[in-house]
Amino acid sequence: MTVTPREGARARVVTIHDVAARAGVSPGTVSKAINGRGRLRPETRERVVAVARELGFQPNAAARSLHSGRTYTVGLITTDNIGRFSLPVLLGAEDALGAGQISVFLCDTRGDKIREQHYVRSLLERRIDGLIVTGRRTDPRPPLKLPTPVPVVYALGPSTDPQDISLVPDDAEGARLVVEHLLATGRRRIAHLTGPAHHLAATVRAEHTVRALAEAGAQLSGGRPHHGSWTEAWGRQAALIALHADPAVDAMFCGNDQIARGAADALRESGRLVPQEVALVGYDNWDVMAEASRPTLTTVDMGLTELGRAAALTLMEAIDGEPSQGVRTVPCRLVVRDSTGVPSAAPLRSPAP
Amino acid sequence: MTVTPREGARARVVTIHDVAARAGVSPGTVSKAINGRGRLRPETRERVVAVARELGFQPNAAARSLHSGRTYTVGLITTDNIGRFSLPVLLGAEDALGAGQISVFLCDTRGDKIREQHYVRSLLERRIDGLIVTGRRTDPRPPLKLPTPVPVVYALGPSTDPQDISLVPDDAEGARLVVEHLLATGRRRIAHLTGPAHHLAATVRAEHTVRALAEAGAQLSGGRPHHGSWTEAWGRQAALIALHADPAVDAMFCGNDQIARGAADALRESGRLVPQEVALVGYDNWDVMAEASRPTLTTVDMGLTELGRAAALTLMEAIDGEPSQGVRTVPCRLVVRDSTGVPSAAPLRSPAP
DNA sequence: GGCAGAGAGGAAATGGTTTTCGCATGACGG
DNA sequence: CCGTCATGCGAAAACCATTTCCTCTCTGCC
Repeated sequence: MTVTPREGARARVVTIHDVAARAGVSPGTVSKAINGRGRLRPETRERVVAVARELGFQPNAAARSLHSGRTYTVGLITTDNIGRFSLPVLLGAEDALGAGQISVFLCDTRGDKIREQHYVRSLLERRIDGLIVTGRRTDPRPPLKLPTPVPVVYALGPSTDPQDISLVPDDAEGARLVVEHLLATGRRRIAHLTGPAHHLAATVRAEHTVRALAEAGAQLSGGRPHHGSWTEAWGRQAALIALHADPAVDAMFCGNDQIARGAADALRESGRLVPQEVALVGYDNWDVMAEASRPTLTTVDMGLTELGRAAALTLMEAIDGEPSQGVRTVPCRLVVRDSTGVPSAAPLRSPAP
Repeated sequence: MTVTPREGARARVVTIHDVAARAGVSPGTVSKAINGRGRLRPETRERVVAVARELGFQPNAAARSLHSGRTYTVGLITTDNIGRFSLPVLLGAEDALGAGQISVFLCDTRGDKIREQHYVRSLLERRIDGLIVTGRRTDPRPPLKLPTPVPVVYALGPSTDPQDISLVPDDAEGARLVVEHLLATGRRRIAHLTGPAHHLAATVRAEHTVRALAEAGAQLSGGRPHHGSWTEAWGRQAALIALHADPAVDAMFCGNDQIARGAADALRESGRLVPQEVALVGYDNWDVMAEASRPTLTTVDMGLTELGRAAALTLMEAIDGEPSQGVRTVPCRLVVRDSTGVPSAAPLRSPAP
């Protein structure tokens, strides 16, 4: 038991030498045969490939990268916990990288700077080709401290260093889409219920809501946005506040789907019909909220999966020596459901009579 | 522009030879100095370490693992999408492995067998030390096809092969905990509203609910479990069905938190007080549901993060040559909130008078 | 028949680290 | 003063795949 500690260790894996011996050629020839390089007789090539397959030969990535200098590996660091926002980003990135034969090292720093440094060191020792940094908020973050330069792309939460590459959702456009949609469906007294003012996402969306309304000659119902927390409880409370401040309010644009769902409940319980009397819009397109709400929620999809995918592609470009710079936004889209009273199959503009 | 394609490539990283040259010793000595091995004069050791630090030397993991045969790397494959259930497992695993200096390759097969094989091949080329397989359901799955044997641990969804190691949540115990809690708080007419009968999680929980009730001389309100979908909509509907089938029903045990939340809404809208008239229990302890429900939900926490952590530890043991076998359960716990009428700070048993 | 050229495949170096073995130096005892 | 031993460190092999020469053989042509 203690004598053979590696008893359970797998049998020695087959190397290129094993294949070479079995095929009666040299290791170099095997390499050429498998990678389709060099000048080989077709029959030799086929024979070697057949032997390799028979033996289940799989080239050792470590040996390979030792030679090529590339590992076809990237690190994906989430600075906060992996959560509802970083997960789609992560999946999009993983998807795009996987298609490019690149594997992803997952690192969750849980908001801990020490842990972050630890992961960075570990990733650099592994000679990753690049790094994607994401988080759960859209607020800018200080750039990663890297002892060795390596291509980095920031996704969701941009770097404060303008020299870095960052990809962020287009919250300005999101707010604008919502306001335009509400105005187009005849709403005029629009309230904005949202999260804490110290969250960039809340302030950006609020600002652009106000701006878009101003451009249409309108202004916010209640005069100013209602800041609170990102919860249903606040949504319920804020809806009542908004109703009280302006009993004629005919739309509520909420900073996220939870607030919107809370508002939906509060409105229903106050006897206001959604969408007939009050239209309701959320943000995030979080299906469990948007689909479960009564009525289902019109909301903004930030395109986070697409953002992750774009981050991966940008990173691969940077790895291939075409670095970008600055903050790029990724388009979002409005998902229309029942809470704004437009039949889900119909186009945004009112149907021809 | 086209002439220097690798212009953006990072400067050559410092190797052990660079350190050796700068410190005036051989590479072997540097290795010993850094890894605290071999016989070296303390001053030599310190000098080498100082130079290494000065030059920012980071050992090349590929070269290292080429020699040691270990990569300190494991693969984490999710057979379905990464989702609400596999994510905590993944985080727990990542946490435990990270503490053991092991990095995690993330692979999301999105339920695609082709993709799965592709990932397996890629991971084996990278000579991972082990593999964790997870999914979003607790139903057994066929074992991974591995051309080369490598330690594998199945988490959440067990392998159909009893030779494999699988870790699963203890749904039997979960159901039992709920029934005991409901009985202990004076409920007798307990209905069970749950997901589709072709989901193992639904049937196991239902079976053990029935069994636990039988052991206490009780039986299910309505006579049998109400199977439907895992949604709030079904929860609302099922609650009405259960009320209709047995107007004196005094508790509803739901197969997940969404159903429970739906039931909470339906009960409130039917004028039944929760928990005074009807107690309500969910399953999963999904915070956004359990905390947002009115009242907040008593529910079962499957301990998925702990399950992930345990899977990682089990895998590390297997890698170190102490393989396990069979299906192991991970304990769950009851989280008592307002929907069962026990003050949240109080212990399970009724407080002493 | 001899030579040039092309084609096929082998030998060896490369990459970075670890580890074993052995050499050299210095100290100490006989 | 010489032999022995311990100590400190270097040289080289090993890990595995790739790639660059380089050699050998065969064919074709003069």
